[in-house]
Amino acid sequence: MVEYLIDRHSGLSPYLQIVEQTKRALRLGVLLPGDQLPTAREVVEATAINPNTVLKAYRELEREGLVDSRRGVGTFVRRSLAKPQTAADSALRAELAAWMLRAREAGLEREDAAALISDALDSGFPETTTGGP
Amino acid sequence: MVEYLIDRHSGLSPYLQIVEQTKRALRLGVLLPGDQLPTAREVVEATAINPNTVLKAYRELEREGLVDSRRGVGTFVRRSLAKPQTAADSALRAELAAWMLRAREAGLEREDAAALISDALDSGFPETTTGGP
Amino acid sequence: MVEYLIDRHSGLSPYLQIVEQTKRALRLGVLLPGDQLPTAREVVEATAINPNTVLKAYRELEREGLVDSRRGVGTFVRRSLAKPQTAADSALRAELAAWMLRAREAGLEREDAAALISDALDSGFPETTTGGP
Amino acid sequence: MVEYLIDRHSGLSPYLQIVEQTKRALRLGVLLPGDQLPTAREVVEATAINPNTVLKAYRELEREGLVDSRRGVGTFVRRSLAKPQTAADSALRAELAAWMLRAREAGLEREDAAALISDALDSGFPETTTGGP
DNA sequence: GTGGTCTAGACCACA
DNA sequence: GTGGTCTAGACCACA
Repeated sequence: MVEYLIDRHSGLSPYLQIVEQTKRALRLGVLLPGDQLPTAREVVEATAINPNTVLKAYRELEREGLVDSRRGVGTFVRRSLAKPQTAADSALRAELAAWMLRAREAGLEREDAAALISDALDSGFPETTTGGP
Repeated sequence: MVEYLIDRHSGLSPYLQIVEQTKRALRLGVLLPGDQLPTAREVVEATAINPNTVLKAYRELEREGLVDSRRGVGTFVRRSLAKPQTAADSALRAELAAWMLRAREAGLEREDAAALISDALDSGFPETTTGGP
Repeated sequence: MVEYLIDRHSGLSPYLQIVEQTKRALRLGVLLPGDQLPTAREVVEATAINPNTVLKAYRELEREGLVDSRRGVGTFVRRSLAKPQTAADSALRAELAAWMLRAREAGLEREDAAALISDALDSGFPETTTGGP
Repeated sequence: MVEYLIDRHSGLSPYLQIVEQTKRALRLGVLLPGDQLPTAREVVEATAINPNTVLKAYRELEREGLVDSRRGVGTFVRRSLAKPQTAADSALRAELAAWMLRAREAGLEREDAAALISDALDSGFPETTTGGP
């Protein structure tokens, strides 16, 4: 079962945090087709946010075709975003974990590592310009 | 000179994007003490956001002691956040760049790589629970 | 409930006056954890300043970790700054009140007393030079 | 000779800080009729503010009849604001100094003392409401 | 209903 | 010219 962690000071709205965390779980294969997302009630109890906020996030995921909401039943994963190369035992994952260790041993803090990573990500995977209206 | 890239669809408010990008440049050593940030006017020309939004970001950075605003003169970096281990020619950077290459060759997209990275970052550098002081 | 008094001729910006008065109430134990600050609307009605100005002050207090803003709910004190020695029935308070009386009886005006006090405060609690980090 | 201390983060504009500090010196008898204020050039060298800012402060003091500016000569105190009761060897001063000591020994910090003082000052010398337009 | 962000524009302080 | 503050008003996120 996924567990959402809402950071009220991150600057990202709670509903977007739920969307992001769900997509991340889909990409990592933590959530697979048929899996049930936590009910709004469960999320409310775990995170102290408003049920409407959860429902808004689920609606957005449904809009993108990632989940299916069945009234009175629950919300279920419709399709996976996982790729075999990102499996839990993949080499890419192991290498990243090792890098984190080295970064930590070198005395970096989370924010330092995050800065390096963002920079490398932007170089390695340039964002496609979204372009005008 | 730093150049800000504002993504209006990221869910992060423009002023926070400026704050984040500035901090990242400070951590990467791209901005060093004494360097001048672009004036509000320059940012406005480059990004089409409102000058007040830029000033709000700069005020926030000043509040954190990272920059100094001098009326009629400009806004200047007060202290660096760079660490020698994150220098442009550091091993940690080179390793990350290599990882990005392998990820790309393995057929991952930016979002896949980002998901793996977020996961690894959270494992390698667990977020300190905020909670009160 | 705290009541803000805005002096438009003090030279201090309204939002800083709200910040200062709130901190003072926190130090005096007038505001305690869990207490709600007046809503922007209430402050507007009482002081005739703009709601955005109030929100700016509250944001600043939140940034310092002193209050928590919850959308649609209100803004609440997060931690106290009160010390037992400054309680309403403390000796230190009583002595100050007595001093004010004597000053007044000696024919001093508010500004005279304020000048003596600033001078004594600077001698008794030298300001720490700010300087770098 | 008076020495101005400009705090760029106090929220009070530099020219008002000069005005305030000058008046305080006049009330404390540190500046007496005939005394010369530092020249703009001297203040600039000591505080790194713009000469125009100093001149604006001196103009304001002149407007209030406290000093006289003589072109090419300097700015001189015209009348004192000191009262015998606030002399350096007055009982009121000694009592305040003793209070500061006790506050400090009780473990208060400058900001705590300042909060107590502001509160006592407001009770002892209620501000006269300035009233409408 | 309550707070958060942004914009446009005004006015001021400072250099 | 550059930054700082404020206002009025719009629109959104959340409860």
